[in-house]
Amino acid sequence: MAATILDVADLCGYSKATVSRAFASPDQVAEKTRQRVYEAARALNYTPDAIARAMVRGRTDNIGFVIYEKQYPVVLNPFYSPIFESVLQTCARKGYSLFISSDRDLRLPNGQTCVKKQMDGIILAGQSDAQMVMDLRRQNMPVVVLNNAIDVDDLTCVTTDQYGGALLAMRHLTERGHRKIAIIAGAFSPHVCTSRYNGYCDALREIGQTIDLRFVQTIEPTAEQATQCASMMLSLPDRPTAIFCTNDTIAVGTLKAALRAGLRIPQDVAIIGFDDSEISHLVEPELTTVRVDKAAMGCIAAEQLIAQIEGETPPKQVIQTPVELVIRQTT
Amino acid sequence: MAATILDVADLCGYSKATVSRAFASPDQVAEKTRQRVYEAARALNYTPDAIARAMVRGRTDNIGFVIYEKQYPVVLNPFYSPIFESVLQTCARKGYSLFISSDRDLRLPNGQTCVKKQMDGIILAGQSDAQMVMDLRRQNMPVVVLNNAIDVDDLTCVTTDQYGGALLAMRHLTERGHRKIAIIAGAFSPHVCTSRYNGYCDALREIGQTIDLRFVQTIEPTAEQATQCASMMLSLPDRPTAIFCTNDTIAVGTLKAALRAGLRIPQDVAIIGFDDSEISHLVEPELTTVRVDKAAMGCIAAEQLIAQIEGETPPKQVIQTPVELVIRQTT
DNA sequence: CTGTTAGCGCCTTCAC
DNA sequence: GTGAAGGCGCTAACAG
Repeated sequence: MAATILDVADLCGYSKATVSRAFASPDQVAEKTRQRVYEAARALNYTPDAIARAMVRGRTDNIGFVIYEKQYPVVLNPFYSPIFESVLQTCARKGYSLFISSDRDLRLPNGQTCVKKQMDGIILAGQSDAQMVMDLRRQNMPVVVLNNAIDVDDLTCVTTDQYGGALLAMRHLTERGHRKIAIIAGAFSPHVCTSRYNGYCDALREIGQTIDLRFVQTIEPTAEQATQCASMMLSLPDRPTAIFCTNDTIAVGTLKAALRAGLRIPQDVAIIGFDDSEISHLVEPELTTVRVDKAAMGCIAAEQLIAQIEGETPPKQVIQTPVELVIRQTT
Repeated sequence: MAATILDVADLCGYSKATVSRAFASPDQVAEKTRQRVYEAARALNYTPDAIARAMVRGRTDNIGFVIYEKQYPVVLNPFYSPIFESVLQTCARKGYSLFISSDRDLRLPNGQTCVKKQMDGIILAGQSDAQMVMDLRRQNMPVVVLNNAIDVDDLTCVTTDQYGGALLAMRHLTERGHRKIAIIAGAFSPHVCTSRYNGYCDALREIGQTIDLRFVQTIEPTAEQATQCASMMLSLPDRPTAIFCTNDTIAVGTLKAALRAGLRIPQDVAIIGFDDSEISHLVEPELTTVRVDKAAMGCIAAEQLIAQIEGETPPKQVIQTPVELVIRQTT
């Protein structure tokens, strides 16, 4: 049986209140007393019980990072993992710990959304529905939505300039004279997909180019799928001279296809990615891509959430981090 | 103020015990009753308080994944992230949630190791010291060590066949006739470093080759460092004909250096990696490497820990997952 | 199947 | 600077 605060109090001769203070607010306790308490605690292997503490304080100092279960696993996802890491850092800096769970953890047997877990607030990453957000809100659970934009009152959403990024990528291509530009789009959440696709279309429209549907493909965002898809496109008699890939994993798969087809890059085909994931500068030639400030996204989301937890009422807002073109060797 | 179990009990006319059961063990409650309880709960936006629940049950159903703070961030680490993912999956399957924290979360103001957080057990990943393990154990906190081997009684460590893998890689190279084989070793934890280096040395010894210290380099395991280091080696007049890299990130960096130097792979230099990370089949040519069963490592660690949490006493053991050579295009 | 009762271990007033 | 007492919200016996 683990020692409790009472055992320590008995051993050191002080009251449990003093023992409690010695750990929770050391400066409210006389130096000498504190030492005695610690000594007794050490002798008994006593450690404050975090649960009991959370119970009485009404706070856990934990934050939940929740992702849709069906979504490509976060930690393995080259886009989400840096965001997650940034959230982690920010939380640590502010004294919070991070919980990682899927939306499954948020369902009760009666189907209601609820927090079965011990957290003071939630970052809802990727796909997520308004219903869940509202359920959470109704239970006074602070929420911030990440990489998605949901239309709910007083909700803060943190995303990036999806549309602007796509436009940036496409204009870069059209400015270099490309006309036959294909898009290989990953089947992401609607928010991401449509914004990026709109950028593609609008850029084409700007140069008076109509959309050739043979050049528009949607795939599961894996390198393998991309390689396969790109191989087909590149073997068309009038193949595209440039391919806009809606993330870097797809771009890498496309790059493989081009390399295997013996094409020169960028002379024969230009390839542009999106996200500026780690992989983009690991491949050779290195990928031109649109940089998304993943660190900022994570940091902002965490800070916004913590502000809410600590009492602020958020306005309804969509925070978009800016994007930037990174020109490397594939365009 | 959030509704409590009592409010629900009052509203639906049952006792709080029944309300509690309706959520915690629905099958012990009559269908009709359950419905009424849920209805009242919904009306009040009631949700069981996870903290209070954990307090009285003496369990949180949470597991902590703890990493050394100075360690290269887990989620971004191509080796740890699949392990982490596997732990996550296994935990989810068994009804546990995962907490991610650094060793900093485990220190009290008095310097003692302790669990400030709400968890039933801990997976200590990567570098970790015996002292911390013992402190944790003394507090009845189940621990499993991952990717490390520590000499403590009744402690389960999960790692992989580091030495065997290195031997496998090296023999593959020597069997193909290589004699001048370099090693670019990442500065990992001693456990990993020494085992892999021993494999290198022993394989060289097998063919009667002495170790040429110009061909032995230790670096921070980034692609950039590796590229730089490999460039130097490859510009030696009597450059190595093969390079054993102690992980895939290093191998990728080395590959870049070789490609840029205009060398043909594997004819001019063979490159072999370690881990079989995602990246290994994303680069072109694809990397020959030693596959480490990261999924198994994560799964075993989680299962071992959960067994302990649920009452089993572990033997002192080091579980090594087997490795396997994956021959691709760089050898 | 449902109700009663007794804490879980701690923090936080409020006194002294 | 320290002590006494109350209660956080829930579950787990034990009855009925």
